[in-house]
Amino acid sequence: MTSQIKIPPYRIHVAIPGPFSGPLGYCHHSPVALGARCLVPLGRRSVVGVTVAPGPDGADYPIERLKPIGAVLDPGALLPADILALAAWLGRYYLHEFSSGFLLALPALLRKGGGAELPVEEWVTLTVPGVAILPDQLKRSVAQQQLIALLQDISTSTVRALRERGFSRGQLTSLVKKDLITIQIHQDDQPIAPTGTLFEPALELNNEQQLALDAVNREPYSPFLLEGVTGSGKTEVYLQAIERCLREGKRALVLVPEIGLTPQTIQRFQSRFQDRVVALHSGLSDAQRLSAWLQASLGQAAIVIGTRSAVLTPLPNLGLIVVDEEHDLSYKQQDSLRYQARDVALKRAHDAGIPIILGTATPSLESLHNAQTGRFGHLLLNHRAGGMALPGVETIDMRKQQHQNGLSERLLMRVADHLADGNQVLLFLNRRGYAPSWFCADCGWMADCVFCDAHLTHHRQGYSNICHHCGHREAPRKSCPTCHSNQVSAMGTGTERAEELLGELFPAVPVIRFDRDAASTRHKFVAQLERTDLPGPAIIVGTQMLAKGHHFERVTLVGIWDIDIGLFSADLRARERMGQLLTQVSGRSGRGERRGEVLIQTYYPDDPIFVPLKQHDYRTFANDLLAERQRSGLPPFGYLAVIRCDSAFADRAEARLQQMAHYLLSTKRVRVLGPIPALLSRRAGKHRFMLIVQSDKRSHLHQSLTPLHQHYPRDQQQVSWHIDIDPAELA
DNA sequence: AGCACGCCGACT
DNA sequence: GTCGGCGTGCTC
Repeated sequence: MTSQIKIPPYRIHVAIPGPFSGPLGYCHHSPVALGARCLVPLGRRSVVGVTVAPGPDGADYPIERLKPIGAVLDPGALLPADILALAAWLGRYYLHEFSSGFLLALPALLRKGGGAELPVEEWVTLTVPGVAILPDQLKRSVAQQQLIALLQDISTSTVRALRERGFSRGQLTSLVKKDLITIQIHQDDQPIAPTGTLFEPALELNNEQQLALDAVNREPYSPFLLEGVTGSGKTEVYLQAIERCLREGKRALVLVPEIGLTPQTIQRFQSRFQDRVVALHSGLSDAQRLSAWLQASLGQAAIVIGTRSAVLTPLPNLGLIVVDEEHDLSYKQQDSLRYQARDVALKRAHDAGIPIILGTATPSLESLHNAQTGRFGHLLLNHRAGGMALPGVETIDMRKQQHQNGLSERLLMRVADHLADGNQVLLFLNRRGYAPSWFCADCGWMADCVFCDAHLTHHRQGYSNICHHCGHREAPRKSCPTCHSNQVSAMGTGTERAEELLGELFPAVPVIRFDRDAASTRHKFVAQLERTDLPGPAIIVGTQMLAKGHHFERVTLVGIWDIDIGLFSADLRARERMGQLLTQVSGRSGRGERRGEVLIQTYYPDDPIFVPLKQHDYRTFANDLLAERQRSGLPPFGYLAVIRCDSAFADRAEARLQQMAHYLLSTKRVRVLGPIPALLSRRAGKHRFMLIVQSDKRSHLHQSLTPLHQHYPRDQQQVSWHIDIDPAELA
């Protein structure tokens, strides 16, 4: 008689974090729901995975070799079927490890195995007057002002969370007495049906807006490009489309660029809808993010408004997706899983059979092409609210100008003029730091990064020279290491120097700087934004951070300090981006009574790029670029992938790509360019090369690339590499 | 990704 | 004689 070991009979596939191309099989003594997290043994450790499918069957994997699940963490499906399918698609499409889509779909605390229940909490919510009040109307109490401002930013919070931030129960009670907030004990995790009830009435739409709104129907999958000039009221169309969606009892997902999700944006939604709005952005703590995610997935939130990664938020009965500023590059993740959230949103809308609106003043070439070939509905908003005229756009020929640190006489005079009228001026300079180089005037030596093929940027703040590619910093040399001259100093102008210079030229006017240093956190960014709300003239100076979505109502002059780098960059999308940037930045001017003015400083005023832009004809500009793309088989007329490879040893990185190039060519389905050195050929001590892979058929690209991971392990002989599908840049 | 195994240089 | 360096390989 043989003793039998009881093997749990139920087989389940689990997505496991790690470099696996598919799920791993486990067994369990009872059936497990799909989309539940579980703790499973892997080697000698225990990891959190997500159940994704039944199986494997006995032929693939004998049951003796299946280990039993340690513990099932969720009683049911934490991730619903639509999200499971989308997550699996994500890993496959972007040729990444199988689990990455599932990990992306879960907030950090849940990835680590934390509880997925909303705690029993006292919830603090703003009342109708609380949403509307300006914090400084509460003159007597600074703490209460801060509390209201905070709640207007994050919508709802809990008494516990607010007390952790240093507010007292007494302060909360006073606000309850003033009818500005309510405190309710919620313990149920029941869904709340959307109603579409409004706090404030919707604005009246003009003809174009009404046409656009009426076009967005309830049909199965219908994508729209909503192309509207700045100030034409795209947001109002979103709001009313969402209102219709909520009235049908369905929920809405709104994606916005990383920098665009300011308190004002969230507030605009919250002050319109009585239904719960939750925000998902990088400024939240893990606990806040979990809470927002759970409210969304339990069906307690009617509207989720979030950045890139919010595209995978579970939402029961999703009825509409909006992608605002669809051209924005922050929708493309630039590391690990290199997904494009706008495209994932399209896939999600397609699978769910719901409408999706892509809104922008400057469509990506992909979206414009889709609209022009009829794959997307094309909705146009050509009129600015209040009939505001578009700004006058003019180039300044820098070859003929006197200038001080790159600021021409002409631009300086116009700045002085607009400031004298009490207006705000916006100056765009795409270089952060004090000066882009540290330079010897006698022999031409420049301070270079030891680890990268790049010059160091001089920063006055902290007085150091910093590499913007690897973060290396060193003390600026007082004398030249080559010729021992002491004529060594900062050369060129960055935002920090621009701020200093403008402060000297206009001592009475505040200079508000926006770049990664002055607005490094969401908090600092919002603080700078608030400074721009103060009355009186002001100079706003900054990098492309300024071009993203935020409207400065009182700006009448936009000056482009330096844009010539964008004219000659080797990158595929450099000109497209520059056209978008100029159009977006131009749209920031002239919203008051005064017609706006845009001045572009350039050494190349005859470049054809300026012609359509001066005439506010982004479409012609974009169509010119599309024609070029068609001639060269580039997206959207062909499909691209980039394989990037780096190593401390240049020859190894290049050789690895050479092997891959041979393999890819042997599939006879793709064209291959390279290996070629990356634009930044050495970064953080690693030599970098790339391979550009092109095909006229998307499926051919995937068929050729999919086997690469098996043939060429990822980190071997000090060479690492990755695939980037639909790359945002060829660098 | 972790974590072990394994095969070579400088320490008690 | 061992401690530990990180190259290589495996995890249902």
